[in-house]
Amino acid sequence: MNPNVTPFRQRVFDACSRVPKGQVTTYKLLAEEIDCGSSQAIGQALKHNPFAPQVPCHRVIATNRTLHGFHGETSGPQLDRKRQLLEGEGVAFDEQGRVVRDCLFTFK
DNA sequence: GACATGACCCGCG
DNA sequence: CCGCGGGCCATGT
Repeated sequence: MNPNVTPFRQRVFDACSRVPKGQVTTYKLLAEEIDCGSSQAIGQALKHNPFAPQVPCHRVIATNRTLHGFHGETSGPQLDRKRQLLEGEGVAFDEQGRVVRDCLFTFK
């Protein structure tokens, strides 16, 4: 099977692409934008991410502003790489490893 | 069509 | 502060 892209996923990737460089959004905000009551479904789509690295899925973080996962790994070298990527785009992190609010993009 | 999984979130004790 | 349970949605087997 090869249902890499479903209408739902397409919305997710589209919204993800809207996130400007240097800013990040959360699963929940993304969910609200595409009218989805579950942020978990968002993670599913991004995890598959057939459009990577075209789609900046690394700009999507958890609601508590923590990097929850990347490339299918909830922790490990991949997750560390995600942080480096964001830093390279101008996203700042605090002592607790969370993204600063100023970098948060709320789909305005 | 039912069952199981997941890069989630929130409220409670 | 930490752990547990429930809810929610899309996907794949």
